[in-house]
Amino acid sequence: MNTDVLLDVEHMTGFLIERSSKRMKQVCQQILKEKGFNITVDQWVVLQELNKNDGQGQIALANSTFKDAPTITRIIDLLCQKGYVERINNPDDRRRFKICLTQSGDNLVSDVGPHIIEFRKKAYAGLNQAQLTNLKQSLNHIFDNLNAI
Amino acid sequence: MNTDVLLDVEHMTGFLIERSSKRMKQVCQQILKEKGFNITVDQWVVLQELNKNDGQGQIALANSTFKDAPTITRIIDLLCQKGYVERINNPDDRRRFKICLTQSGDNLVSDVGPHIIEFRKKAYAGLNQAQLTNLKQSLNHIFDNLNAI
DNA sequence: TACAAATAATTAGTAAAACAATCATTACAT
DNA sequence: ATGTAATGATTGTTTTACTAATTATTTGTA
Repeated sequence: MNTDVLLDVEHMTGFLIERSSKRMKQVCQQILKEKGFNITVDQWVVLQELNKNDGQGQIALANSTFKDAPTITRIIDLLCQKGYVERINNPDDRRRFKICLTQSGDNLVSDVGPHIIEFRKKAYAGLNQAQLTNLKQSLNHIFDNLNAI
Repeated sequence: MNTDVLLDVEHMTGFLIERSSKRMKQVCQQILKEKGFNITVDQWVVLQELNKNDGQGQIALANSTFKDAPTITRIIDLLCQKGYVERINNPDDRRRFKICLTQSGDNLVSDVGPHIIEFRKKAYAGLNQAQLTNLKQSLNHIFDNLNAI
């Protein structure tokens, strides 16, 4: 691994990861807005996770969405205001809430879902299964490296 | 491309891109803090770009760092406060500033640089040149797809 | 039982990102 | 030459990220 690589390819790689990540969020947000959905991409990620696994506590939700606790608190606040989610008291542990989709939230997930599927199709168009697998593996490899630092 | 793929691999891919991007920034920020540098990762990105090409206007700087104009305005404000950068009036076009590294900023880039190289080595350890090239290509492919939406 | 440690969630402060709107200056078009 | 459009930068607002500190509750231990 020579210096050229460090200054060229690898330098770009970090930039390219962040750039694609940002652009995905930008375009996805644009689609949500165009289709008339009054949520952010990060709020969508939380709703989608609740749709897969309803009634999680906030820390579990934070872990599964890779956000931290204060961020989840605020996203839940906003989703509660919008009526898509509610905090249910947990009698077994009064420190903890169960975060649950409301009927309205459940309907929203059903309405938004197809647009997200469509978005993903366009985003990954032209990449074959092997390329997607390699991409995933490399990203996971980098992630694991980082966690070991 | 079947539905399973859309719900599994491709779904994860977007998440994995964002997760690696966030983790890179987190770890890099931690290193900057540990080493006693009083700047954020985003401020570092701007300093590094100025080091490569000093005296750019803010819009050029925004494009080369993939940030928008208001964000650059605020980052430059902070870097000016810290004395690492200055806004030089451009007599040819009084709308425009030349953003220049100060001596202090130049020294900072020299001091931080080696730590960033070291960080990148660790982040990409175990990936060979072909894997890095594939990663780059896939990320660029996705980015291009997104720009066509 | 009582006290300390751990856990779940919240709050506060700063930084960054997105978007829209605004202001000053410059370029262009009649 | 004047008016309009385009450009560079700033400001305002909302959301998210990170850190640190705080509160309430539960767990573990002496």
